[in-house]
Amino acid sequence: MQTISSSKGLLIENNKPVQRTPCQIVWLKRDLRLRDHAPLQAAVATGLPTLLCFCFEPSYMHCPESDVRHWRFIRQCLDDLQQQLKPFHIPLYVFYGEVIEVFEQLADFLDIRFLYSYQETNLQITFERDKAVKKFCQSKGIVWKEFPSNGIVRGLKNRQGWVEEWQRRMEAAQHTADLRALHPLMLPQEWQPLCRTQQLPEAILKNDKNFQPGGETNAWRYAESFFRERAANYSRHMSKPEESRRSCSRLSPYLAYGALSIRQLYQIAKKQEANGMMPLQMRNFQARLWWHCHYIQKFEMECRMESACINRAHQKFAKPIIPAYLEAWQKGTTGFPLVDACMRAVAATGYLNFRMRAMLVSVLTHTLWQDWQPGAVHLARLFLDFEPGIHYPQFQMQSFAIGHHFLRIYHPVKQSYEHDPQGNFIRKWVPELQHVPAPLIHEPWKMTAMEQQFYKCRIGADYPFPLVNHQQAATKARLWQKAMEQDPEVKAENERIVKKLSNPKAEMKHIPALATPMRKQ
DNA sequence: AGTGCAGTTGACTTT
DNA sequence: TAAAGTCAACTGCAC
Repeated sequence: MQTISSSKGLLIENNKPVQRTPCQIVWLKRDLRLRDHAPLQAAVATGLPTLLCFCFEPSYMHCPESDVRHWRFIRQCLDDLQQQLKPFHIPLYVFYGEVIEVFEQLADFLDIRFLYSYQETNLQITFERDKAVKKFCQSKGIVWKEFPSNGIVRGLKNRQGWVEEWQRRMEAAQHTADLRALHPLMLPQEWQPLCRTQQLPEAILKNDKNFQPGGETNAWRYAESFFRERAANYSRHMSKPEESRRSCSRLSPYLAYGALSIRQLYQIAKKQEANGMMPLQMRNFQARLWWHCHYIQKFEMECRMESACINRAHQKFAKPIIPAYLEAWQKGTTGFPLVDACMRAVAATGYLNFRMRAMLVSVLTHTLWQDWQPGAVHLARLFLDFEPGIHYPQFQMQSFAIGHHFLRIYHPVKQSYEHDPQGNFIRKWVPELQHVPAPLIHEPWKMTAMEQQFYKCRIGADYPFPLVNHQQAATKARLWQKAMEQDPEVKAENERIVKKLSNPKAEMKHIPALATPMRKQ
């Protein structure tokens, strides 16, 4: 019988709205920030009451690539946004439910005029969900405005002009929303049970110190220390499994969930380069930002690579699965110390530098001769910064499923000598080898019986022999590559891929960030 | 002191 | 952000 008036004038009687206020929704997806945010800026510009929301979607949370570490990170990002919004008295509503169901319930109560969000280059499941949202919006007469994300262009048929467009977007002014001017829409207390966030799995609500903490505020802490100090050794350390953990930016999880935009980082790096602050490192970093978008753009244009080889003719070259090999790779018991250390490190912390990720893929697909698909899903779960648009193109390129790059077979022992010479990284993650000194630690199977006893590690008992002979496996993989390259269907597919997904060389020359090639040291 | 030679290093090419 | 092969230049050493 009582009429409730929310703080922004929404009238409720018996839990039903008497007056449906025209309003709009800003739907946060993988853009969990307040700065350089186009949908927020647009919402402020129209001036309508705005509902700011995020949905934890059970279907998406149960996809094979997903892990609790991702959802914990997202929850931390949302906590941070809520803290930041408090002084502005703007609520951020977090729902636990399928987006369509949540929107349908909201539409029962609210006169939703606009829906704002970023375009999302993500898995098939979110693509299908977006199609359903589009249909829903059409049925309700809601105008859904989607803004392009970072350097990604939707609907491209080929790469003509993409490089220029990327450059234009990076140089453009950031989207700033004056939050004091945002007119927030408050849901009455009685509607709070709609959110159902108390039903979220416990593990998502708990923090875990082994992983980088989510949130825009934390993102800027990492960015600040990187640009001020840590970047000094960027190029020198990026290939090292141990040193890279400090000298790389560690911004990838924040980029994956949109706590930062690529443009924000690009503009800082460019400014520092111009000011002579670590100019080479800043140049290198800008190039990385370009590659980041380059791969996501590939995935945007050929998203079937999530579940199939990008080179269609590769289906007939499928490799037989040996479950014991796959399992040893996943558990970090292949017998190659650096490989096992890398897998255990990424399982425990969600992070591994680029080169070591590539080595893991190479060992699975070339040395152990396993199909890339199960491995891709496994690492997707382990990477805190899992970004489908980078993960799948990289995984396929590395495992040669693309077919027009040269074969990148990493020698797991050579990498070990070169990038963990003292074996400190190995000792940290493979405690079975903690008493084994360098250089024996790189090839422990070469230890004599006396050495094994002395260093408290019996090969074959405490730590396994290598599953396979890498050298023989690599030779076989090279022959396989040769045979594949000569296959006419593979050739035809490669031509199609290059034509569609490669950037014209002439265009790339105009990108200053790419002018200085990557330097190892 | 100069020569021959095995081994190493680094730049470059090939796959 | 590969590794192997090739070749020339260099190095250390024995004589």
